This record gives sequence, C-alpha cells and structure tokens, in this order.
Amino acid sequence: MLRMSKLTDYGTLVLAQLAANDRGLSTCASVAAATHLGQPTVSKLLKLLARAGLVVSVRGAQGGYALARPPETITAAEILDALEGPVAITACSSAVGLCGLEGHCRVGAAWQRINRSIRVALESVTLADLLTSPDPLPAEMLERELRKSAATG
Amino acid sequence: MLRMSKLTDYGTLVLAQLAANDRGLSTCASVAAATHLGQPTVSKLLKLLARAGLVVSVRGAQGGYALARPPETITAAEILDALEGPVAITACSSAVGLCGLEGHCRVGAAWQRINRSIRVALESVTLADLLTSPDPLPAEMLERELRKSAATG
DNA sequence: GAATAGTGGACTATTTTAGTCCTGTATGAG
DNA sequence: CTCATACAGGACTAAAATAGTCCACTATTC
Ligand code: FES
Ligand code: FES
Repeated sequence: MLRMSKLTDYGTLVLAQLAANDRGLSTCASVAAATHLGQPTVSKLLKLLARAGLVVSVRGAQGGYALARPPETITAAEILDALEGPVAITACSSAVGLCGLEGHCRVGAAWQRINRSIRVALESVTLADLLTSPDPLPAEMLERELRKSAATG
Repeated sequence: MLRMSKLTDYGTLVLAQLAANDRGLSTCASVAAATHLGQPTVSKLLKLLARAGLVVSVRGAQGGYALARPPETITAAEILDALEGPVAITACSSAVGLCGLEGHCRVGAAWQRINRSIRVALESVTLADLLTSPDPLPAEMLERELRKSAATG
C-alpha cells in the first residue's frame, strides 16, 4: 500500500530514458521502444511531463522531447507532483472541507507531519540518483550480457 | 497523490476512539457513533484490526473491542500494514516478477530506498502521537512548545 | 433461551487508474 | 507549397481497486 500509480513509475522510466539520450531529442516512439511501454502511454506521460515543465518539446519533423533541466536538479517529488498532483497522504490533508469529519477528527495533524517527512525523502532523491542504481537484478543483467555477447560474437 | 486509502484514515480514527475509551470495551456501534462513520464500515475495520492483532475482541453480550496494546506501542506503520498490506511505493518493489519491465528498469532500487525512508517516518509515529495533536493549527503547536519550555525551565 | 455483539465472507456500487483513439497544429524537407 | 513528421489536447473505454453494504453464523451474558 501507499503506492504511487504505475503511470508515475513509468514516468520515471521515461525520464530516465530521456536522460540517457542526453545529446538530442527523443521521439515519443523511440522512448516507447526503449522502455517497452505502449506508445500511447508514453505519449500521455510526456505530455504531462511537458506541461509540468520537466521536459521540453519540439514540434514538427525532427522534433521530440528532452529533459528541461539536468537530471541532478529533478527530484522525485517533482515527478510525483507532475504525474499525480501534490502529495497528500490523506484525502483530508490536501484541503479543508474535503472530509466532513474535520470537526471530529483529531488525527489529521500527525498525518501531515508524516506527509512532510515523506516529502523530504522524495525531495532528497534526484533523477540522477534514480539512474545510478547499479543493479536491477543481478541474474537478469547477467543474462542480458550473455545474450549481447552471443549476438556480437 | 501517494495517498493512503480513506479506509485507513478511518481506521486511525477508530483506533483513536478505542484509545480514548481506554477503561473498557467499546462496541462497534458506539465507535461508529463517536466517529460519525457508518456502522458496517467500522465493523469491517475492527475486524481487520482484530485479525492484525492491533485490537482484541470480546464476543457476546457486553462484548466489544479494545486496543491490544498501549497507544504508545502502536505505530502508524503497523496500522497501514494491517489495513492495506505492506507498504510498497511501487508495484514492482514488493515482489520480483510483478512488473515485466524488470529487465529494462534501472530505477527500482532508488524507489526502494525512498520506500524505506517512508517506512521509517511511519514507524516513528505512534497512535499516542496521533492522539496528542488536538488541533492542526501551527499556533497551537507553538504554544505547546512554549509551555514545555516553561515547564522544564 | 433470548438478546447482544463479534466473525466471516460475499456482494454491489463507486471511484480511480490505465490505456486508447482521434482531431488539430507546428515544423522541416523536398 | 505540399507532404510527412511529430507534438497537443482532450474524449473515450476498459479494467481494477476501493468503499460500503448485507446476511447467515457463532459466542457470551442475563
Ligand atoms: S479530517 Fe478527514 S478523517 Fe481526519
Ligand atoms: S521494475 Fe517495474 S518499472 Fe521498474
């Protein structure tokens, strides 16, 4: 529980892919191919990320997307905000009047404290950190290496 | 986003109510009345909490529910675990083989790091803490701090 | 043995999320 | 100038998770 949506997870992959292609623009299609996600899904994500200002887009032929800023300056919190709106651990903590229980509820403040802790954790991790995770799965990586070797040699 | 379910929030209210009624047992109906929640909903929550061992139940006439342990020893993390299963910020981080992208994904490890930070935050807050925030206003918190300072010296 | 109160699980309705599709617009190449 | 490329925006459908309800059953007390 307390999970972020799959789309946000995918969004991170997409951003990671853009970061890898740092030199130039990546088209929606190429990102989809690289990440093994559906093209419409990637398109949707890139549109959202563009609107949030995390990526820039260039229209027309030879167009595509690129990170708006260096990966070190893009935090996990920003990615979450872009794709899911502001973090709010309880429905009630985001705005007044949503809950109907506010008059009777004594626990809201503490949740908000937790909420802030979570936000700090999310702000302390950047896209660059996300990229430098060395090993997804040792066995899987080994297998890929083997396949690559077989293909090239 | 990154929100816990409403049910979990309610569960906290229910636990808070049991803590308030520390002297004896509370029936499902009385908790529902005190929290302004629906009776069937409260029933469901208490059943889940009982199964998780956070509350104890007594059947029969004069029966009811009570906290299994003092509020200081029940953490927010336990409540979340009881009502929503183990915390896992991404679908992928809970188990291997859920995602299908694992071979291509480089970001999983970092999310798990964030996940652990969140868990630490959740474990550092107890039900007792949740109870002692009588009102969410910063002014009130400041006042309490001041009183504490005044008390200690 | 009648009333009270929890147990278990099935079930429906609602909301959220995920994913798709289509129409429009800007840019560059030929 | 025209066509192909590729983003923009939003509507739409499908699928899944959540929330909430209900009922038949069991244990306990009076
Ligand atoms: S304000 Fe909504 S449950 Fe606390
Ligand atoms: S392992 Fe599933 S997206 Fe990373």
